Amino acid sequence: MEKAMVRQLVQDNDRYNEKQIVVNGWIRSNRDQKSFGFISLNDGTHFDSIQVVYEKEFLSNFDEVASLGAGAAVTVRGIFVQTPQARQPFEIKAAEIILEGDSPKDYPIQPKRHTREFLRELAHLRPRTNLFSAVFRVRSLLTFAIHKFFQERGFIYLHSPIITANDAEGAGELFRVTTLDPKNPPIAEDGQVDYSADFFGKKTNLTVSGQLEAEVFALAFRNVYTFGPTFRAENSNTARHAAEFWMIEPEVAFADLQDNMRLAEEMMKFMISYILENAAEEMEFFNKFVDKGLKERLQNIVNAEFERITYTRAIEILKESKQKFEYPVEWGKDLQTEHERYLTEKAFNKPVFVTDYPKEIKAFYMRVNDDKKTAAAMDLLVPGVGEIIGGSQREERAEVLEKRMEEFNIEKEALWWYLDLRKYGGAKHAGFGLGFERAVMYITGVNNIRDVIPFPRTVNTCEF
RNA sequence: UCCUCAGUAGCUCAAUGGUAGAGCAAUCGGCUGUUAACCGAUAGGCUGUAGGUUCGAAUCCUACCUGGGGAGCCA
Repeated sequence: MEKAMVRQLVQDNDRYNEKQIVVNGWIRSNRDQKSFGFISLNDGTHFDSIQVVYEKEFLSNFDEVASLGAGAAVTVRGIFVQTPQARQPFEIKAAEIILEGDSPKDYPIQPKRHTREFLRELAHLRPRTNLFSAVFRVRSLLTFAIHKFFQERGFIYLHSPIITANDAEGAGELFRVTTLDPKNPPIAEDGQVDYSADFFGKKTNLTVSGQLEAEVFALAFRNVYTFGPTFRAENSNTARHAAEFWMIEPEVAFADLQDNMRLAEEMMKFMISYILENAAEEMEFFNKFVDKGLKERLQNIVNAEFERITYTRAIEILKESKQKFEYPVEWGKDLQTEHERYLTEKAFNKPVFVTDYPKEIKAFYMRVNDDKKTAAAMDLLVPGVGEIIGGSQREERAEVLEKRMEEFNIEKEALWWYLDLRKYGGAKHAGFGLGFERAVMYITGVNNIRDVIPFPRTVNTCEF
């Protein structure tokens, strides 16, 4: 007798036809009648559940089985049969059903629609629902797709540090990492906490970006990427911010902003294609219940050219739009969410790269353009999610970089190694950061970041 | 952090100043192919918390708590 997973039964159902098999799983629903009943059994290996038919005639514990509710774990032995005339493609005619673990009647997941807010409070049970089963399978596949994309192109995967002393990046509020006693920290002569007595002998925090370290590796391996957790202690309360999230940060030596955008576009298209191909059931589900038109939209994106406009052109488009914006449109000011949404959703209705922002509103490491007014930055905006990628060509000229650091009040001493990259064999290079969760949101149509992270961490929330 | 909306049965929602209700889930019963099964019955409530207004508050007012949406910050 063969133990089978539903995934195998789906992929290879001819081989199993009329064979006796054993499956394990959890009951999604149980519909019993006088002398027979049906169980929808999900074993976690496949999005769809499998139907188990049981009859009083063949089951000694029929009454027990008939009384089982949603959530119970069972082992089923029986014959696998194809049922092409029925609504389900195949089913198992049970010869034996063994209860592995009962699920009492207060099991909160019912065979009905639940709100995402309710399920968020049940992060330990929500993976057993259709929606989250689909989301987290896609999340896993997308992780693989990203590695596949970069590995096939010879990129080196670099584990940038999670604990860092680097607080000069200006990418947000930091989570302090310390072993000092918060009630009784050592005090230095100046009356401040003496971090030289801390574990690392200096102030340390969780990383907000692996970019600076990625630059180090890019100037040794040429093509590299990081893919790991990132932490921001911002008091952000939105559907697209979390305190702990994952980021992909490719960095390429001898590349300019154009190369950077080409890579970003290629990567996005690869990710989307991979999921459309390898998560057909899940994408069908999202298309039907989460975001009608999702599949068509994604398919169009794979085939379309991403729009590329400069910041200056974006300002012109916004001004010409005659649209009423809450925030004024003016060259020199950063684009607001409403502006970005207009550009990607109304003006072009597809992903849009916006490049060459005024250098004052962008980070110190972004390369200053020849006009001396703008920096070689690029943001990728996508409909529904907004900014999904932020990147730039890096400033490789030591003297320009140092001047920029002075303007931004950044301690040069702490980043001596970063400056060394320009001193020894400096080369032009470029890279970007992709918010992994935002990519999952974009591809699944799920519009809250808390629903694409297994156990989301946000302000005031760290249950589970 | 700011703006805004909402907290009523396990879940999703009604009840707009005058006796708190439905569907689903649960429990019991019926049903020989169901598939968000169906049909009948039963049970289920200090209306987020604390004050206040009123003869009377789920409903009006104040504060707090929790959650949603939007904004800022960003990925």
